[in-house]
Amino acid sequence: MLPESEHAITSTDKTFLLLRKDIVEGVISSGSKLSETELSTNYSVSRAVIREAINRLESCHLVESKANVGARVVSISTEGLMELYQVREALEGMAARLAAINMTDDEIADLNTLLGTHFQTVKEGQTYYQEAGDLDFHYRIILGSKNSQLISILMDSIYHLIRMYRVQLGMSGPRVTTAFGEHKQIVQAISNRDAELAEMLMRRHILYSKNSLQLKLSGKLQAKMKAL
Amino acid sequence: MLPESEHAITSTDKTFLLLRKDIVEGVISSGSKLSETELSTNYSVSRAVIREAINRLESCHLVESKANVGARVVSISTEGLMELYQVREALEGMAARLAAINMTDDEIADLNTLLGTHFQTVKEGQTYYQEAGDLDFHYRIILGSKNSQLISILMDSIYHLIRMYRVQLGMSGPRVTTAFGEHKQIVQAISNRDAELAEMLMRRHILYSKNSLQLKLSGKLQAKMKAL
DNA sequence: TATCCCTATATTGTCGACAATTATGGTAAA
DNA sequence: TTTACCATAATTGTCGACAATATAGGGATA
Repeated sequence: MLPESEHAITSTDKTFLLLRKDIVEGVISSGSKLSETELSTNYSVSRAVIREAINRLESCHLVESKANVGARVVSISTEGLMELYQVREALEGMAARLAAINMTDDEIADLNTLLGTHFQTVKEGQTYYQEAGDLDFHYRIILGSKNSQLISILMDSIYHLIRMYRVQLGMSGPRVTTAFGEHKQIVQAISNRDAELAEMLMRRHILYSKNSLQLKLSGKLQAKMKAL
Repeated sequence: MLPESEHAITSTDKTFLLLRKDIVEGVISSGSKLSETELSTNYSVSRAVIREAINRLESCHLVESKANVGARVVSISTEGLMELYQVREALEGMAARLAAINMTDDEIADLNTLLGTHFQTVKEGQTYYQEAGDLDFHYRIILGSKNSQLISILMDSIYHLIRMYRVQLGMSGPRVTTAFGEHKQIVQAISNRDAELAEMLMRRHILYSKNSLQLKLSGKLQAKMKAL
């Protein structure tokens, strides 16, 4: 027998991943209708496969569908993004708390190493940190919570949603300058096994991101008004 | 046109609700396999309908399915229930915070009224408060948050899961005696528009429930050990 | 007896067709 | 011109059949 047989990947899985990618990256724009027949020809699979993929997208909150009418990609709004950040604040705050309790010493050491490499890239003025680095940091803490419910809600649903919002609203990654210091504080708290502080700092970190985002968005709005 | 055409209810919807009911109430026991052909004969619908219903159940975290193998009702464990309560603490804490900000004065008045009727039933020594009353209280605050993401995670997924756990583990409703006082404090905080306190009290309330539950479960475990 | 392999069976994945419902467009009446 | 209605077209919901995969059981070999 194979060492650890991973579960097989079906045609539906591939279609789901493709569709999600296209939605998150804006190839299929927000608010647009998802025609089953059209998609089945475009992606070269039967309607049954498309239907199942759409169902999964719906459970990720990426699309909304009405009976006998069809599915649409969720339409975005500033309020929607703010709602997401509130949920994220609550869940990732709890994740940081649990991570401070449940991460192994080795995992914490790795987290510190990661922070070190980020420090290097920041010092060298590279922009890499902006996207992937921030994600990596948050992922590790979420996984470090060891709470499977928490992990699945954040990783399967919320993160993809936020990424879609970011792309569609034309926002780049999170704030670059100040974020590193906040990350450092959080890792410090986790290293000290200070669960309460870790939660508090993580919540503040996400709240800052939310406020910064809101500021950018209102700026964009004003720019649009001016253009008229 | 009709005044407010609600979305139509399809055969899949009905089957999904039936299946969920049977799983949550233990008619289909936890850990058991969900055979598509068997269910399609039992519920008198095609396999396609069953498949879609199972997919929805999976997105509620009520069943787990592997490709080419099939779906099983999630198997329960004390750890799983504790994980759920941690997520609930984070999300309902945030819900209480947001409710203190976003509920209308009328909604808060209604909440106080509800608390009053609960006080009556408690004073009269009725057990009604145990189940439905507690749920009603929590639902109103969750809805009061006005955060659609938060609402959908809690109402569509977590609450059904917790109910399943309760039934399968043979637990009755939440603690009866002390809970009323905690509810009263929370409503007070919301009435005062004190968001931070509302969150803190709600989190403590859920933490107490969790601890009480854990105690009961370890007691049950000991009783089982004794029986051997 | 225990282990491995192969075959037969059962279950899930995918497909195309038909039924039910909704959206569309044109016609007639006000 | 606007509105209401009806017939047609298009889309989604449901079904049964076939293909692909996993499971179970028996027989051969060590």
